[in-house]
Amino acid sequence: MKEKTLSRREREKIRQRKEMLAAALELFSEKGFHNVTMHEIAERSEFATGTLYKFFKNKEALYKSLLYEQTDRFDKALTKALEGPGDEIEKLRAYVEAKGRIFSENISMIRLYFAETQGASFNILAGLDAKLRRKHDQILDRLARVFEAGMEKKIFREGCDPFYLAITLDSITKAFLLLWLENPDRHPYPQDPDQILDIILKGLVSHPI
Amino acid sequence: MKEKTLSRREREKIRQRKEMLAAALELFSEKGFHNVTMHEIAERSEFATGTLYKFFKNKEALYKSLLYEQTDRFDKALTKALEGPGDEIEKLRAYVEAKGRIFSENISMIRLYFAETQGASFNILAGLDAKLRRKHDQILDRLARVFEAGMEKKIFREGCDPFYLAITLDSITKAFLLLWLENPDRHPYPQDPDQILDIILKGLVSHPI
DNA sequence: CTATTATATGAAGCTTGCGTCACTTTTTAT
DNA sequence: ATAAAAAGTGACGCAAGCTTCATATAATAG
Repeated sequence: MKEKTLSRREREKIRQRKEMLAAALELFSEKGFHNVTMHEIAERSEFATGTLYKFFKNKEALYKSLLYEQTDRFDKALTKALEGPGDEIEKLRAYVEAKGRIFSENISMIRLYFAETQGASFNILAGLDAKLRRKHDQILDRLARVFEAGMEKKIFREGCDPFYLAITLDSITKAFLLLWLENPDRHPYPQDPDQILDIILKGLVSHPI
Repeated sequence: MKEKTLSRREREKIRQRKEMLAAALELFSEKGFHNVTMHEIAERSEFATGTLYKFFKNKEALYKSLLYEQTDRFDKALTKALEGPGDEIEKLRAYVEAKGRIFSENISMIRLYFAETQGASFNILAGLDAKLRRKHDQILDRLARVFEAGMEKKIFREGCDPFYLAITLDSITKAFLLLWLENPDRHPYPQDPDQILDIILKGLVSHPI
């Protein structure tokens, strides 16, 4: 798959690029696109501003690269969780668990990812939004199909739109992650996925009408 | 409550201020804080830039005023819904319904409100976030108390943290509103609040274990 | 070791946009 | 009607920050 015949120089460049993106990730996730200067990214990554421009056409391109590469990793991990073994409930558990695990390991990415995949970002860069959104929509579709399959197998009751259930689970997990981000001690992301899943799996009303 | 003895001039000033804020709201909600210039706001509101500065100390102050005044309205309306008559399920219905109605009437506010009350905004302005968040937290607390009361009355089953249920309902309604914002025809915000509420009220599993 | 090429640098140029202020217009008071 | 005060204007000063490029440094080849 990957070329193994990389020169010393080429490997070095990849490493440098990574360091630049790492510094940028930290800064962007702390302060957002507009409140970070190229000079800051240069300083934190210990390069000169000019060097940044050898790797990225401009600030926008740097931000795009960062976002594409990071979201790709997350989207792949979430998709994989939904395609794992087990029945539909197991798949949902895997999804909730994977989401918690991935983001816990990449805290600084949480805000950036959610800002761009949800509506709150104001099209910082034209077109970016749409592209990332499309990928996120694929995950929502996959999630919806899990709910659908569960209904066909009579694991889940009918009557809810599978897509809306997907939106729901997506937004709940997001809410829990943001809560955890704000106050990790008081509101940890649940170790047990069922703490989240039960909210939609078990009904809240004691005596269904 | 309100002074009725306002001079022609004073009333005129209030009207002008409103027009400035209205223009700013449109622009900010379209493009976000950083992508809107004072010149644009001046143009759209048909004043000179200098005049804006007679009303607001600077761009930041303008944005703050806008946000405070708008969120105040929404927070009051949501609180009122939760304090209305009826049992706990009725209160939740009122909340879901009010949220849909208010935002439908103020589309351009949706993004701005959610961007600031949820974590996705990157502290555009220091301190603003915290102040708005605190007010939003009060709504979450109120919502949590409704769930709690419902449990005490045995309307709801025990076993879920009321606060987390509040977070859940808040995030689901938000998700539906954003969905509707993106594609009003395909995904209208439900007329019937139960379409949203049933997701957490009725369990999804057909045969509870 | 020297020449050549590739890479890194950061000071400076240039653009953008915030906020000011000298001036004009309107309103109010006499 | 006239003067004084208040309000409105928009061109411009100035600062911030993106990007460039002449120069310095390092790597590679001969």
